[in-house]
Amino acid sequence: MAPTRADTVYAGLRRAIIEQALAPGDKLPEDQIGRSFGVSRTLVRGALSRLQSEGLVHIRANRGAEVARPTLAEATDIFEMRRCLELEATRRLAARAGPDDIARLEAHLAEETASLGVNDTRSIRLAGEFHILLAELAGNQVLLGYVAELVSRCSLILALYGRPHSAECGVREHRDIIEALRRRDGDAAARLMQHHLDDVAGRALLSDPAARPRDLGAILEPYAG
Amino acid sequence: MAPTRADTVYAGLRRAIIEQALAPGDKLPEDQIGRSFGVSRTLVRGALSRLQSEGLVHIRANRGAEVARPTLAEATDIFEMRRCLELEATRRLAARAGPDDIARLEAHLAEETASLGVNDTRSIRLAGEFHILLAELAGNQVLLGYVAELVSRCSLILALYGRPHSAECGVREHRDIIEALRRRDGDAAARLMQHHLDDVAGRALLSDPAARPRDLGAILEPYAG
DNA sequence: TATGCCAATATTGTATACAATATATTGACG
DNA sequence: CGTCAATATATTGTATACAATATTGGCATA
Repeated sequence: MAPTRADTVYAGLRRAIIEQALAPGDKLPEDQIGRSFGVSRTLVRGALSRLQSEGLVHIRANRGAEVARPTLAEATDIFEMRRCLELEATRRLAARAGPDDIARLEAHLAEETASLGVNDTRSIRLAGEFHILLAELAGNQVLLGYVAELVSRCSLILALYGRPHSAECGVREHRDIIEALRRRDGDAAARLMQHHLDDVAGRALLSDPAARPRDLGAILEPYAG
Repeated sequence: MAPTRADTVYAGLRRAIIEQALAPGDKLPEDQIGRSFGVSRTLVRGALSRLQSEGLVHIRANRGAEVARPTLAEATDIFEMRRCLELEATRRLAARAGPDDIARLEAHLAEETASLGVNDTRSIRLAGEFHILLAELAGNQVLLGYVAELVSRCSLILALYGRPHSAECGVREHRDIIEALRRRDGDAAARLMQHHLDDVAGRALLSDPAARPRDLGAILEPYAG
């Protein structure tokens, strides 16, 4: 089941958005993206359409696609649902976590720690992926899909309204959550997760969305592989 | 913002699946569907791709699309999440429901009641839409989207594993839920909703998935408008 | 009759062409 | 100097063409 070229475009754009190489509001012209990835507009359209259904891209008829710019109301809804679903995941996992689950979480935490001052982009990505891993271990595929989607959309919101990233803050809290899960203490884990998510949401404070011109080709170059 | 023709195809296929005119496993060849709707394969592909991302259609590379056939494990996950999210919606609505909300629910209930022996397809659709309306009134767009998706996917599951529909059963329970919401009694409403959903899930019992040949053109004809 | 291989057919994967719509530019006029 | 209209350009909307892959049917062989 080799990933098709359409998947490559989809995944590349998705990463570029999540890692904030592409900022909310950036235009995404089909032919330009097609040139970057070496595919035709047909495939680009498909990728953009998928991204729209995940809420990462906004498409207006006859006016093209751009990286989604969630309103404050949408941002609120997204954070609310993220909290709801991640608490569900945390409780489920607390009720079923085995030693191998804990081991996977700790391995991930080690990666997070290792990347801390070294590679900022990687830090940001790993911090998000911790939450996705947790949802995966909770054992419900649908829950996993929704959490993954909401975590992605939160990157957008932080890019729009958040302070510049200080990725470090999360790691300690992640460790505490793992500890509670190891003790199978669902209430404690849920409480810690709730505080952690409130922290993240709290960083959603207005900063000026400085609009500088952007060279799409250069931005996408590292994602086109 | 006139709905484009791609949307027409998407919506038509979606309805055909949800109303069980198209059964799980039915093949969905692009050119045939294109002929039914009077559009090219390009637009059909887009629609199928969107339906896949909602879990209603399954696409395999070079082998085409078919109506999704959720496994029993997937069905379990879907029902679990549906319960989780609908309970959330019910509690939220109980905390905020105003007279106009109640009025809209009751208007819907009246439609459900009116269609009871008259039009089976319509009955099934309205029963599902009650849950979607409730989620809409809960006031979170993301929650609404997820509930709508899960309700759709449950139609698939009932088509696969469920007994033949007896739509009537739901209406009484819907009325009780509205009553609890009117009293702003969140606990009672959530409890009633939980029982109601357990009923629905309980109908997911094995029946033989009789595979008869199906005339795709005839099935789609009423949806192609 | 059963089985495996090869051609024939059908279906999807992708690019490109042309039409329709939106955006930008230019120039005239107040 | 600013505003509006007309045109030119760019971008999306859709269909079609051709290539690549899967499926089907027939034929030879055991």
